[in-house]
Amino acid sequence: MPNRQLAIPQQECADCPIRHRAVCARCETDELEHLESIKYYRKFEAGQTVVWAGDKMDFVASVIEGVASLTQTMEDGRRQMVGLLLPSDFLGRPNRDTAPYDVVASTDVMLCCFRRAPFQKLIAENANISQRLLEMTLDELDAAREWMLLLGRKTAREKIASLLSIIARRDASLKDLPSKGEVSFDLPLTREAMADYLGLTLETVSRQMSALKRDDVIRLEGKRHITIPDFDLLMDETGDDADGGMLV
Amino acid sequence: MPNRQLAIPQQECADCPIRHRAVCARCETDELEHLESIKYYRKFEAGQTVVWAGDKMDFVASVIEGVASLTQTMEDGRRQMVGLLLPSDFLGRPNRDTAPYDVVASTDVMLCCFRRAPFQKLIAENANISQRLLEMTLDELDAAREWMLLLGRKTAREKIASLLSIIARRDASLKDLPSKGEVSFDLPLTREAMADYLGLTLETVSRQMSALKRDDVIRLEGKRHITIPDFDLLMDETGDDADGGMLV
DNA sequence: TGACTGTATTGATCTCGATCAATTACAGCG
DNA sequence: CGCTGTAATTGATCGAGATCAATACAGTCA
Repeated sequence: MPNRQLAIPQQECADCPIRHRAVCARCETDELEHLESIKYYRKFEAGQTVVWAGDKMDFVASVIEGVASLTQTMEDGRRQMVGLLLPSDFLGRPNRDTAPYDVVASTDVMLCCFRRAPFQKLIAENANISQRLLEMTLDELDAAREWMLLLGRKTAREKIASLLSIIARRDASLKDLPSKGEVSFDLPLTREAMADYLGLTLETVSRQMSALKRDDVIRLEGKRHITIPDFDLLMDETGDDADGGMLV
Repeated sequence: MPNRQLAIPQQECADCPIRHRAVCARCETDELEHLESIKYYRKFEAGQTVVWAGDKMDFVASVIEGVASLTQTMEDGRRQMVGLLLPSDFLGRPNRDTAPYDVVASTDVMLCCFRRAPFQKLIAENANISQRLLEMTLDELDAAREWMLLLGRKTAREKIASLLSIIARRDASLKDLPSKGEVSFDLPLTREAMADYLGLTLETVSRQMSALKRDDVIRLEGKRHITIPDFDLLMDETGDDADGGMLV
């Protein structure tokens, strides 16, 4: 299970809305004391675009609450999600001030932003931060490669099951619950966003969700709240091998 | 165009078979002098497996010559390539001694290997190397995301055109030639490997290659040598926008 | 030279997911 | 409460790419 926390795990932070999971001021680590001045928060509502592909981006950020997505679009409108950011994930890239993808809030999102220039200075001066960033980027690369297997070789049903298991796991680990037996959570994505994630159409997503429901692999309350009666049963549908191949 | 060189660009190195494009001894940079003892070379023949998924990997390496691929396999045999390593690309990951994917030589390959332990020490002590590694990993992440768009949303024809353009570009930049007008190169992949790259079957790859040939977008001499009469024409087939969206 | 082997091409057919289209469910709001 | 608009479901049909099968081709070895 990859560690997603950038620098200071498990410390409380007075002005963060949740338990602190990112570089931030107010933490009792002297090397980070001066961050105070470079940090600020931003809120986005579900559906809002955080940055457009090609825009200047004068900050990097850590997701505090909610879910955001990175999406690529072709001229003719075909779209593919290429990144899904959940709480504690990192957004942006040192040494590049132009966003390569659209970043869209899937739910209401709270970002903890850091101005670019001082953040880069911080990296340059602080070996352990850049090493942590390397670790996190390598984890993201692993996730991207798992995702490539999904896009290239899995069936629609396997794709859906994989996505649900990924979200269920992340959600469980956020709540410090095990992802075993009965698991339930709120889907932070529309059917369309799921389709963009999986390289499918929203109709196919809907059909396969219905099929999984019919086969009692999942249960739906409303459109968004999902209960998985038996997590192992869902895993059987993903096409992944039983032991932890999943790196996400 | 991403910089793929790890530390010391464009310096000659007495015992490297080609112009030096990777961390290595013998370079006149004192901080790297001690690498001498941790470095060694390994050759692999086309088709040979460098490491199996799950194997211990006690080295990291830089590709000096040839082409290798990273491939994921599902239990039932479905396979998806998730990385393509060309000369100057980096193989392996600090802080993980188990290979997550099969690494297979597509052509004869020469690796410049570094023993894991001293290499990690080097990173820990040497801020600019870990920063360079971060840069390279971020570039790979970009490439992976471009690849995800290909896998999720492109047609078979677009996939083939994209792959050819990627290889043509890399090959041209290796030979310090522009990728404009007429371009020609040797395909370092079998039809099957191309299929694994693109999430297609080898029959579809073959059919689309024939179609591109029929439409005079490419010309074939033998099965492997390819000439692109007009690079722009090929780019029109990729589905990418005209300006440099491509990051690979 | 011809048999053998692995790689590539081409053909015939089938299938999964896309596409086009109609309905339904539901939240917000006058 | 009944409108209105958005998200989701379901149905009917189509087609790109998969699958199964036969053939071509190039290299290698006896």
